[in-house]
Amino acid sequence: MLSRDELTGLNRISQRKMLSRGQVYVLEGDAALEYANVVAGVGKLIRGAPDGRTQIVGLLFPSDFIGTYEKHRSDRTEAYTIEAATDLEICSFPRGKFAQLTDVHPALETKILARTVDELRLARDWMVLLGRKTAAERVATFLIYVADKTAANGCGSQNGSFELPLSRADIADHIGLTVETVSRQITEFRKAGALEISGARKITRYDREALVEAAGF
Amino acid sequence: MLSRDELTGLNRISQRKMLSRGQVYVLEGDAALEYANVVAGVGKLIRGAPDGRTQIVGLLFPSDFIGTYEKHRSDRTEAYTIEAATDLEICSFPRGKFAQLTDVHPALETKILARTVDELRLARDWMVLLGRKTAAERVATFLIYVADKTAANGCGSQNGSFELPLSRADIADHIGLTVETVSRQITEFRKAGALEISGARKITRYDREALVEAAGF
DNA sequence: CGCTTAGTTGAAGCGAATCAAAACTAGTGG
DNA sequence: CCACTAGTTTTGATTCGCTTCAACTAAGCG
Repeated sequence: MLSRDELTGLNRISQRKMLSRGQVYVLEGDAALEYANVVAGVGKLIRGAPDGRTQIVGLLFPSDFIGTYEKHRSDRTEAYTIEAATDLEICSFPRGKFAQLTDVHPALETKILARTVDELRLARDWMVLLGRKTAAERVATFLIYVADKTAANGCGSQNGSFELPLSRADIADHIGLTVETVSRQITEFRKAGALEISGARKITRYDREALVEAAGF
Repeated sequence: MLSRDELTGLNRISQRKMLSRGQVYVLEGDAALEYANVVAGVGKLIRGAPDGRTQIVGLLFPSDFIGTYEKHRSDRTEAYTIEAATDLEICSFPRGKFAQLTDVHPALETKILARTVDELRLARDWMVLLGRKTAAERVATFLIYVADKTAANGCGSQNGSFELPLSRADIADHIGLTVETVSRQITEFRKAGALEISGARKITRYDREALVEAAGF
């Protein structure tokens, strides 16, 4: 993804950070001081309402960029709360230093743009899920999404098994349902033989065909 | 927004196009040949499912950029169908020529990035609407959104009046409801004195306070 | 082991969808 | 200018999927 030069440049200004599950990395509204990259684990991008309702608007997987990059706008505040869904390892760097780096390596900015475009596409796909899909379709879509993401990150689903990085409550919060409904739908998939689960979080086997079918489109 | 130089450069390669309401500009899946800017009118960004369900994932107002810009990826296909919600006037330019222009004016790319970031933020806010808001909140949020957008484009809502660019069906499609529910909610707001309407599309007066209150957050 | 938190399951209620039809608009041609 | 038609919007009655409320069970942790 990044060139050798860009990586060494990044390493020079970066700092490793560890967050344990549930810990908040940045809070919506706070001053945005740094960017980061996910090294290991999964983070939640949360938009919260004053009345307590929240919506997880995105997940952060290994290699994902954290923060919205905008050149010449260092005054910005964080638009989302970022919380560790699992234990989370990230690699952070100060905004100013990163901006200098993009001056030396303009291609870096183009790559950030490409990532932002991908995120936009994903967000809009999720809008379709939230606006038009049924409960069963939402859960199936989510499961496939996570399976693919963890497969892409190497370890995990080679034999069709993977770990859910989110609790039922978080899943519900991401796909616009309640905990109970998510639980019920997962049970349905289990009964139908599309899933095998051990201990709530570990998917030991899943029938991709069946889930894709159930996901709707 | 754009500098004098950038504008003259754009004008040199651009071509004016007119679309009448309902006409399709580009179709999801087609080869992406050009970018464009909205000059006048409103466009719909549509994601469609094979089974007929659709979701309007975004609206295009005057001065909005059309197309997802990605340098060195000229092979891309359109991710969304774009249809004229009202009569629509756009200013289009070939992808290749535009890419050349960003080489001469690198700041252009930075500006595109900034726009993409804004769109991403809007898309995620809309995710909250679709995932967590009630019917009344959705309609109120939409009305404020349109009022502000048309106010920003000069003409229109100085005296608190503006034109709805979308049919009830389109509104429903954008906020994840049905036509009937949208209609009912608008009637409620009328009865409550938060809106005055003439002929289904023309909002002659609206109580911003009340709508913001009803929008939830 | 007991305590706390997370997940499952059941019953009842409700908000929005669906189904159905009337009222209104806008466009067309006589 | 009016009658006619096609499409949009409104309104009403009913249904249904998900939420809510409540209780129970399983799992993680001192």
